[in-house]
Amino acid sequence: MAETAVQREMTGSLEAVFAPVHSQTAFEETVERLGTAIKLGLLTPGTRLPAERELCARLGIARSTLRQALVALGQSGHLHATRGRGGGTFVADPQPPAERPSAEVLAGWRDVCDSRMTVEVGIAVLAAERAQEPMVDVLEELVVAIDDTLDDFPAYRPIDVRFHVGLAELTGNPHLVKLMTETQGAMSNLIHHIAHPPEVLDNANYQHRRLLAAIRLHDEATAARVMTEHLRGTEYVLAGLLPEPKPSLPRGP
Amino acid sequence: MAETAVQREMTGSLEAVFAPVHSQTAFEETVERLGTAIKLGLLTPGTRLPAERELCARLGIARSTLRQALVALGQSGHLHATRGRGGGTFVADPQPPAERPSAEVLAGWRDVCDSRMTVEVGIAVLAAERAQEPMVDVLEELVVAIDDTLDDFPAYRPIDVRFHVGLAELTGNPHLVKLMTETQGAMSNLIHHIAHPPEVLDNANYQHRRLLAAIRLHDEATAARVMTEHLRGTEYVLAGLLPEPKPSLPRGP
DNA sequence: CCAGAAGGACGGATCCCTAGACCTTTTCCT
DNA sequence: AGGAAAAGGTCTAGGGATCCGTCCTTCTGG
Repeated sequence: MAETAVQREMTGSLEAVFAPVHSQTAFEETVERLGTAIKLGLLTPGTRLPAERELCARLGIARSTLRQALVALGQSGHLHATRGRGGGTFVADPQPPAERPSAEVLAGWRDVCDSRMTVEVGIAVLAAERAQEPMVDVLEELVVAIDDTLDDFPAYRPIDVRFHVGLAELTGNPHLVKLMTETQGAMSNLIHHIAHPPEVLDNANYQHRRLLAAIRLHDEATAARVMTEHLRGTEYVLAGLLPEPKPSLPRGP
Repeated sequence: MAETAVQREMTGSLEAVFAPVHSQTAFEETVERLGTAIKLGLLTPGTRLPAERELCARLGIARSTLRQALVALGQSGHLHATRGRGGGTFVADPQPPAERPSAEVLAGWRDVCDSRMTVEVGIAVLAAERAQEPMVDVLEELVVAIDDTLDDFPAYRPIDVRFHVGLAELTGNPHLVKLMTETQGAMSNLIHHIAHPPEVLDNANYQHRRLLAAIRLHDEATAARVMTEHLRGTEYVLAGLLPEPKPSLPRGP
């Protein structure tokens, strides 16, 4: 009797166990890591990357593999290299326009939003639990900086990303920082292609302030609520602009 | 001035961008996927795996690669194969004893707990938001089943895992199910090596019930709070039994 | 003006993975 | 009883990614 429930429950998650395994090559992962950092603005346009011989050592890959990745990012216009002493590989300035979201990304935008909701809410709670004043102050400065960019989304977005990644840094956990970075990367294609009127950004930044206030008070419940509200804003906009991809799966109210 | 804050904030997360890239081979990922599913009890002892020729197709890898993984899991005692018609590859019964956590795992146990806290709290909130009655009923049955295993941790743990994975399934998001499974897998080595007196398990299951009650009411705040409390129990036990690994990083109260 | 520091290019060795054919064992069905 | 079928076990040839080392080319700072 109880056994049947256990058995029934099992069947669902087993499909995931036997799902296709997509082993990412070193080349692919490098392109993705550097590409994401650039697109998110973590690597500012004009920045010089470490020299190839040093970078491949840091990444733990062969120089030829690294070069493949750099060439790929060069051809897509995100990097450019200059030869000779004093040269190097630089983040292109200006950056190429964001590519249109692929069909797959578009089809899975709800799942991406769900993942973001999970990660960001979880991190907000943890950050509220253990945030320390000085580090919150740094985020406060970011919020102030954002105030000057409300009518210029390309300027707004990188600081917004840094705010959210900084939130993860409040937890003191490198793994969570990485998770947040990946999450932001997954969102970026979508976010770049929706409208961002100043009033919306202003409200979003207001929520940033409320979030920091809750975190300062170690008020985890409020932090979670504000973050939920904050992200829901994006979801509503996306829901209005994008088609509903999965009418099959039932969802709550 | 604002620019300085932006710049300062950047330096931290940039180290992660240039961190070593560890491309997992298909063989490694297969061993990990199947091994985790077995260790978590998602694949019950005695279960027969799909035939090699079918399984490698499902996993999208060559048969020889799959065999490498199966042989490895066979040598570690998690699988055993019988030849001939009606034969196959079976999950060993009984399973070999859980391996002792490696030094690295032990050193990073706090980070693992943090990740779990983030993922589980985030998922609990999302589940509370959109859970549907019938699916919650299934989890309720699991809780009832757990009541019979409070004095037998090897029996308790697999159902507990299924409860937590089932929570992720409430969100209707396959990606979150995968994330939860990986999270449980990361915890399993640690969890198997701490004491689990019946009173503790009884209390844990009481928290399961309270969690489901909150989810039924779509009470996200309570769900988050109960889940935090639930996981903190494990952390306290671990903190008492394991050495403090990172005195360098400051942490909140 | 030259030494040094950077990107750019090449070739061989190695490892992982794929694809397919074939062998061996066992059992079910006729 | 015997053969077909279904399963794991073995082998080989080949391709592709990666690594390592070496050398070339282009600049610039001293």
